Amino acid sequence: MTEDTARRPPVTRRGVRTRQALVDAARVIFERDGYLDARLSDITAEANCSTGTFYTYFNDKEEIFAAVMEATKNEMLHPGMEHVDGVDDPAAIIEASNRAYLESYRRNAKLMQLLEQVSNIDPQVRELRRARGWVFVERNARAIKDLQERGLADPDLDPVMASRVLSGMISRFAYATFVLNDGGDFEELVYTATRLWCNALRIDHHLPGRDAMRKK
Amino acid sequence: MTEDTARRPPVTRRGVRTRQALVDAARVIFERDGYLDARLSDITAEANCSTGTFYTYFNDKEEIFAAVMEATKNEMLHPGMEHVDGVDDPAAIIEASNRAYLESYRRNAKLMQLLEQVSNIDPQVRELRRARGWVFVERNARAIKDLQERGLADPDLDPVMASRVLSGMISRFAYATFVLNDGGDFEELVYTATRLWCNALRIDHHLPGRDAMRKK
Amino acid sequence: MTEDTARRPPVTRRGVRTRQALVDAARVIFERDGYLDARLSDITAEANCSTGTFYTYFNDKEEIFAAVMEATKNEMLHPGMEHVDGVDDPAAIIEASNRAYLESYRRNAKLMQLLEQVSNIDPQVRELRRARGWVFVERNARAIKDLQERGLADPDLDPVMASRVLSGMISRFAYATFVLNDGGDFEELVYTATRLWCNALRIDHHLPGRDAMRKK
Amino acid sequence: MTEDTARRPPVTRRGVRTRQALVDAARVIFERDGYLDARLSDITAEANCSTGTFYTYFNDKEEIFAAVMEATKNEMLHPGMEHVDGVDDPAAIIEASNRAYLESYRRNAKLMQLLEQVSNIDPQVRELRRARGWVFVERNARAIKDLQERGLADPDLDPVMASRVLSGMISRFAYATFVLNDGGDFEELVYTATRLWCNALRIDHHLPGRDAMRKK
DNA sequence: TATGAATGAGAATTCATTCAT
DNA sequence: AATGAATGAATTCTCATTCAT
Repeated sequence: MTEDTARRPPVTRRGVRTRQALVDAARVIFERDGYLDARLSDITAEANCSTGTFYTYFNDKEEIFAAVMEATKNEMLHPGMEHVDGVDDPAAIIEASNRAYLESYRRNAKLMQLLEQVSNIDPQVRELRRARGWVFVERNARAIKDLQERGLADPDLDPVMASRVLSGMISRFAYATFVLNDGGDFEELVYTATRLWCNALRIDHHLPGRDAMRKK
Repeated sequence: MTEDTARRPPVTRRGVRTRQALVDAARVIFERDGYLDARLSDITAEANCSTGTFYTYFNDKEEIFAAVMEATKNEMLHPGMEHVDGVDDPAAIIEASNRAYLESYRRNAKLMQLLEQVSNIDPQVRELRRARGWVFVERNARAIKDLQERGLADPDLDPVMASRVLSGMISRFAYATFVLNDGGDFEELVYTATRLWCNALRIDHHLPGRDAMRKK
Repeated sequence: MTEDTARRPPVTRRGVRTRQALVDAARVIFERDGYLDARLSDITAEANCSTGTFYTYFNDKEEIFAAVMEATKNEMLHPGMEHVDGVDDPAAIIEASNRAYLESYRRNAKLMQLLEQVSNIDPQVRELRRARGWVFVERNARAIKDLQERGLADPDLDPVMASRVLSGMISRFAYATFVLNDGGDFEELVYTATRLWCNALRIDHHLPGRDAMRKK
Repeated sequence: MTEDTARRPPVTRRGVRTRQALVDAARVIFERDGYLDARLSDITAEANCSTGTFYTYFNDKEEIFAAVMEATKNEMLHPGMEHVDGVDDPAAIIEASNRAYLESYRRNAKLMQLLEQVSNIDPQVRELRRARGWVFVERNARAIKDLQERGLADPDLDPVMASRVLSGMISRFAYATFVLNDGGDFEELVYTATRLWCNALRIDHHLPGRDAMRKK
């Protein structure tokens, strides 16, 4: 569906190398100049190949952007609220999850900003972002449902709806903090996000006070 | 310093009229075509003036976009968590506040989408959006602090930090719903937002269950 | 002939003042930005009047440039090789003449540069420059003829031709020195110009050597 | 540093051909319309290529003008006062030198006029002209010094300063004659220039009278 | 596969000049 | 006389995409 006119993948070893060089170069240029100001000629220059070569592997800027996103998928697939081996305290799991998410966001801030930018321009990328977000939402929804069933969370909340709101809350917070540079001490960010998340679900936690948390 | 070539505001009635026509036209075109696809010539055509006239008042697209945003400031400065006459139930105030915010967002969805899009393109607009966000954040932070002092909200939260998270939560929620069309029944949205907000602050509410809310 | 469509001169006192303000402003702007980059709107802004007012007094940029040149005529009409009261030594007269010319050029370097620039653009100004040069050439030609008749200068030179060459020599030298900034000590410039001029005419001078001249 | 966006020179034969076609076309258009009235689109039309191709090799009009000047460097680097094989009469050498210079100037009058015009507009070209002028000045300064050392020229002149004045004299004379069309018989021009130059340096010449010279 | 030159549609922008007030 | 807003013709410049080698 999205690969209608896509160039066939490279078959020779040299082809693989060239394509990879283009994708790497594109990431550099996109992060440096943003999606709109990135010129294909900048990308090919960075990749040390000619402009014509670009079209051997990609049809246009959107397509190479998709390739960059595909290549960085692993860096971006944020950890969700999942089981942590040997830990069963819901609050601790949530905290670990939030910390992992925020750390990952911070590490990939440039890329996240790019994703945000392009998803406001290209519907296909918007779809990509939504799909990625949804993975996160669903994982958290399952966790919430589980807590509800175990009587540990507010049963009056629709798990999916609550997850959408809370997942969005964290991602928006991360965006404001690491892309818009709203700032704040990292541990405090984790603490606040976690406490609000737990409170929101009415998790019967025995959270320590702020000061105790901070000492960690 | 940044206003090198800034056009001066009109002094005659005619000038005021023309400038306003341009701003109005720009809003129409921006909402119709998006920021990137809007051509200045479309704007001047819509405003029934020559292309040259555009430059009497603005230097470029960014500048007229800023003017559009300025002109719609009142529509966009969302109501926050403030006192509602004769009501002292915190949960009711929060609900009213959220409802007002979401309604306002829904009404101006196109404009909000634009703001979102352009703030990922133009640093000046990014700053504008951030500033507007902070108005909201600070107002809510004051309300949270007040509730804490009255012993009605979780005292272990930093008011500003908590407000950043929760304000972001609502705005992200509104964006997903009204811009990305994630859907959902409006009353349910208000209910969920409010419940999560109250829970998050550990407000000692006596909220009715979901079904009761829905009947409203 | 040149005043075909010229605006009528101002009659009221206010008109005189405004026109003068425009001419003064034009000189400032022309000297600052050069003829080509000077915008009429810059001139009117500098003169504290509206753009429309410009056309009350001038038809276009060329016309106000002519007015600037007219206004500075006195500063620019360079002294020539004329009688100096009580002095009859031809070499001394030539030296005084060259010194006066070079000083005048140095003082008005900006204006001379402008005249040079515009005369390469506007034929009318080219004519003006030629006419001004010619005044200088003729005055010097008369002086040369006089010296020849008195047996003090090389009789094998055509006075007008020699004057053209020598007058041009000084003006070109002044241009290179004060506009192109070729530099050099002022007294040395005067000395060299004078000595060459005298030599060229084979004036039977008793010129002191370089070092003696320099001590002056 | 100043070559931010400088286009790189062509590497293929085709590229060389196209670039050359553009430079040739530019010379035609510049000579026909003058620098200011020359439109890039005229140049590309004359070169039979698209407007975009222009930017493959040049950034703007100034740059292609510089390329035209570079390409005509050999035609323009005027012969100076140098040794003429088998001739040792200084006056004869000076005459040959002046004749060569004036002939070269006459041949390239259009180009010289352009150089004059543009150097009053573009500082880079001004620098270029100055540099070219200095080549001439220095060569003549060396010749003057040589004559002084051999006791054949006025020792009280600084060679460089005298050369500046005299070289400027010839170039100004040529400009007036061939660009401003001040007229005059060519042999008479050569005669006058030579006689004045020799006189100015007090070269002990045995120049024939004017009429004798003219018969050549 | 790779190259790099050629293309050209399309939009922004300037500013002298006019003109109604 | 003065004002200042409106005009629009005219050019430059960009860069994704094609294509011959």
